[in-house]
Amino acid sequence: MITNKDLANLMYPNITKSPCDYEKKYPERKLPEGAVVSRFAPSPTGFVHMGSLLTALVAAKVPKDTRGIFFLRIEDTDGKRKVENGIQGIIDDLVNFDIQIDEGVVSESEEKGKYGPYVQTRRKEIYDTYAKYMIENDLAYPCFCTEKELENIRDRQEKNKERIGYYGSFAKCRYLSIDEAYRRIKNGEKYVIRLKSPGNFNKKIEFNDLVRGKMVFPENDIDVILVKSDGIPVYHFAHVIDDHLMRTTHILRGEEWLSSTPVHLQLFEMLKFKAPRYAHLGLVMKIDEDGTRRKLSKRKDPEAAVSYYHERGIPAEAVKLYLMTLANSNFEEWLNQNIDKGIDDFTFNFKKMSMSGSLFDVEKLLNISRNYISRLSKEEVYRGLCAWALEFDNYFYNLIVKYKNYTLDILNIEREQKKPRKDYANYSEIKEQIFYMYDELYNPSDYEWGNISEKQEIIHILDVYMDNYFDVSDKDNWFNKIKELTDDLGYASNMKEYKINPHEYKGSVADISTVLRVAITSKCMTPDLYVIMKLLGKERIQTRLKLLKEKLSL
RNA sequence: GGCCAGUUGGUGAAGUGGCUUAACACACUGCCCUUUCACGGCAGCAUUCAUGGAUUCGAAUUCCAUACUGGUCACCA
Repeated sequence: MITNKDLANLMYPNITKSPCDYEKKYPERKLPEGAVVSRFAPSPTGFVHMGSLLTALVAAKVPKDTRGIFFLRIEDTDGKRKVENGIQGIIDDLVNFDIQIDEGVVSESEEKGKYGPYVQTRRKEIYDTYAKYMIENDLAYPCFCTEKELENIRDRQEKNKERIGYYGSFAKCRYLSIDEAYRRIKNGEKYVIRLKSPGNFNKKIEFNDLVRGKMVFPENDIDVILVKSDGIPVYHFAHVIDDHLMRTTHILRGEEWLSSTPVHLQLFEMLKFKAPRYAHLGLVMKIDEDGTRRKLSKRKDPEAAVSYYHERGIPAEAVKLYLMTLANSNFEEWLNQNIDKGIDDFTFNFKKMSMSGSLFDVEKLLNISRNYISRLSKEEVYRGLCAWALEFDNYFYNLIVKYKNYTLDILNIEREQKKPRKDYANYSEIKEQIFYMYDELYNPSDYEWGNISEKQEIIHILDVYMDNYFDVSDKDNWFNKIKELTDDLGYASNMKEYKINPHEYKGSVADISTVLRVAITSKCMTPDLYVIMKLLGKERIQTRLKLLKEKLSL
């Protein structure tokens, strides 16, 4: 007489441990009351997706608020998905966004923490042990159905408009005798292990989702696959075992998992594990060309990869601020009232999470970034700029290192005031905005002339200016001189008067200033000209004016 | 198709029966400030909360139906 135990031994001859051993090895964590243990559990497909980053951010934030534990687990049970250096890519992204882990994977080969291994393919013996236990206790069974057979079942169900899946009378291997199963395995037939689901589709299962509230689903009655024919578990099985053994209290994941939660809850119960709390987060969406919403996709949307923002020099903190505004609807208002504080000072609340997926709005992100950078000190901007340039623009990096103090002064233009300028939304666009401050980068071919664009008039104005080069040691004094010059040239120095009677003048002091501005920087839109001239210095300005005059005279 | 969820301006959203003639923020538009730009200030931008019914003195808020959108139904996670 062959028993389930014999079958289990045949399937797992080398497994001698029992679930008890693991229960002992991974005891309940000793943490303060209310502490949350959560995790980020991506599969190593190359890079972290914006939606995953949002999940990771929240999963890291909640333990921080509750003095709990946040860990990183790699879910690499699908060999086909694996990508070279995938683990490192994830770690790099987390480091770039300054999301710190208490436990888990820290490099391709290293881990920290007592509840590991934290890479699923390193946990095979654990899964084997539990799979064996489930066979022994008649909670699971081997299934020999081929892909073809499964397809046929499916076709039949579709044709008859029946519910799709391996359940009830469709689950034919469920009713195989132990003897037959034993014999077929002994013969070397391929098989998967399926859950012997005790569920009844007509009964309901309830659970409380942290963001969605009370959820009611039909019980799961599908004999889902637990272990693939290569002996590796599928997500459902690995999730339940891992998060139980790692003593995770809160599962934060994307909405796409919501409908498989009944399977997971069923597994937790069958294995006599205490079920964790679930929070299913709304997906991050994007509008397609045809106007429909869809999940932001790694393959189609370059802006889905978090590395995109790193490369563009958008400060990690700004990206996180933006994601927090998506994650908690009251965050933005809170931040505006507590402008000197950061994410760490804010208490996250599941109830303030949006249930529906939010559209990813790059404009808004850029705006948040612009505001964020405007609040930084010149040193902080300089540091961020250096870090970015070192990685992505070496020439510029060398330049700003060579002229460190000068660059600091440039970055400080109209910064240390109540309402600082908001010129930069990211580090990668700083160079194109201040290039004219560096002779090494200044080689203009286009001058953006304004109202005054006649060569003769420009030359005339520059001549008069150069003859009377005005001292820039005092701003009011300097500008008054400019006004005098304006009057002498027949332009209006008083803007109000000019606006009332524009026809009485050749132009205004604005036009004169523009000529000067363009002559010095080649741009008609710059920050305060006085500060720029002061920083550039008399010599450099005179050289530039002379050069321009020669060019115009040709 | 089955199951589940969602639906408030161009966008993120506040809102849980009267305080809503629907907050706040982004975007947009106009004006003001101003030597340019940026900043800033002011004003405008949903007579209406997917649609239709019901409950109520009163509904964006409760109930029912319909529509639409999204998710899921793999030896993927």
